[in-house]
Amino acid sequence: MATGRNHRPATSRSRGIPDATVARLPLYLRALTALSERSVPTVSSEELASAAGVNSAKLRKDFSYLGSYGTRGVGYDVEYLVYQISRELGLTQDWPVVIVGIGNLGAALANYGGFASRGFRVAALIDADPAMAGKPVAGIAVQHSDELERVIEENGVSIGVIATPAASAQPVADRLVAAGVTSILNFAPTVLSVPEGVDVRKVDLSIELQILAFHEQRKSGELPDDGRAVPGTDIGEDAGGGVTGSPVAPPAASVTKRTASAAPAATDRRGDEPGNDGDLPAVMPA
Amino acid sequence: MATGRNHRPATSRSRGIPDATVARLPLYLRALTALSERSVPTVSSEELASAAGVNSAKLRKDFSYLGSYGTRGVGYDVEYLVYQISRELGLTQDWPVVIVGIGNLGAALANYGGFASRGFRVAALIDADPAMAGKPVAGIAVQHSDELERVIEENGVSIGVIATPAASAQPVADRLVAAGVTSILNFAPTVLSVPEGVDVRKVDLSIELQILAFHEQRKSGELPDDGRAVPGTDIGEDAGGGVTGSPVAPPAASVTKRTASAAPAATDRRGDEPGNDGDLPAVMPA
DNA sequence: CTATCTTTGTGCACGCGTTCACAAAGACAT
DNA sequence: ATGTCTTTGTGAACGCGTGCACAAAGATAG
Repeated sequence: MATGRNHRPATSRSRGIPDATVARLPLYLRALTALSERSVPTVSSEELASAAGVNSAKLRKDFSYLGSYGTRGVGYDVEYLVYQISRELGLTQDWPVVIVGIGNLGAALANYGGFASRGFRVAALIDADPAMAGKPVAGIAVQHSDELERVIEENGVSIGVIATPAASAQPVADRLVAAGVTSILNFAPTVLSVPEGVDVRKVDLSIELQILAFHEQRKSGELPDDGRAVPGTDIGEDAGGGVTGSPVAPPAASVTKRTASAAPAATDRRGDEPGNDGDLPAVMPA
Repeated sequence: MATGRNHRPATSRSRGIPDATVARLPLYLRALTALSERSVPTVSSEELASAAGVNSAKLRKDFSYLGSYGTRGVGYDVEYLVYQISRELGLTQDWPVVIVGIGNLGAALANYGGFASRGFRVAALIDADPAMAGKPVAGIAVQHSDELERVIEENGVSIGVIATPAASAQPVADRLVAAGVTSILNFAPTVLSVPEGVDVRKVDLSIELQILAFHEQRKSGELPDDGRAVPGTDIGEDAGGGVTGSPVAPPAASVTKRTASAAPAATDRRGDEPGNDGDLPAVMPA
């Protein structure tokens, strides 16, 4: 998963569709599209729910926000539902998208086929590196950052994708917004601050992995002891660690007055320059 | 956001840390790491919260689940908190990870630096294409799928990343699980079914973009009319559609008996082979 | 030692989301 | 036309997450 929403004061749902439901509509749409391709005429809420990996009651309630599109005793008409959900999501219109930061990730995104098939169209690829300019990626010539504003205006772009290093993300976001973009998908590991009315969604692999690690640790049963409860046996693992040697050593629990010089964290980082840690998007451009 | 959680019966939090809190810990950790590198000794909940992009009350409540690590009137000791959160997330130990599917995305992931600096280590890159075998990606030689089980066993891998096309995702997941993997990060646009006790997290760019499109549509105020209210003027847009011509035509609302031959969806898909629509991960491998 | 000031930790209330369970609606058979 | 059977749509209860607001805790000055 990408990671949660961002900003936007909870009272966001314009007409009444809950955010949680909106987030599931693409899931339903995907499942329905698959059924459509297999020429299945109708599905029950039960079948569709299991295909989408959700609870059938939840699915029915979700659909109830869109209207009564089902037929009792039969189920839902696949084609009709595909259309209704597409329309509700705004996928029946063309969405020109600009991708900023054509590194490894940006290139991967540009190549993504699911883009076009869902109403999205890559209007331009932008990179700050002059050496990239003109290079074709996914059949589209990369343009220099200078062209950003012009491209946005000419194509009426309202959705931008940021795949730059963290340091560039905020400036890029500012320029996108200034040029008229009102929705941003951010792959850089930074908190973007944007004016009211601009939507930001964040995707961060690093966070997803850390969440997995948390649950993994719990499963192995061996959650490290409380850190303060057993002051004598704490460091055991960390001290000897070679490759396993972990980034952080346990500082003293007592707080008052401890200057940075005493900070053990400075000794970690196996070879990365400090400051470069989260500097690149989860999926890093070259 | 990558997309929500998956499976796992809500009563998951082992000792008492809410899932929502766990999902935010990496955010705090990133902000704290940045402070640590700037040698800032302490932060208030207010400062840290704004750096992480959350509410300060929420942050304090989150930390309260970990214990009382703050000092009233002063704030939190940065180094100590970095350690505590790292430990809680399980980042003080080494997590060997295997990446399956070395396309565009898989390669981008392998290159990601934030991996290693957080306790994750790429143990192996696996691809089904024999031509890939031996090729170095990010300094690691790609291995053929046949090696999957051996690699997992030898390295004690418990976390797997799937970056294959959708069709391969489930078989790969099955093999991962059978070999001992208990946490999976899935980039393929499919619902994976896994046995109890295996965690799956999903990242799907396509879904994120669709959610953005929804809000974007709402902002433009022009939400298309109700779709059933105007039965006469329905097809208008779709029939003539060129590039903008949308994937779905509005089928009749009446349900009963409509065979697949009448299904308009077969006429869409601008050039994609049917079935290839969501076939690749959000960020597609070559 | 006392007073003041800052900041944490948390009790409480509210709202959103999920789930259950069932009545209503329609299909289908007789 | 009537009855049965399937499946939807939703009212209601519950639980989690969020945010407010404040008391308790400690630092700091006098």
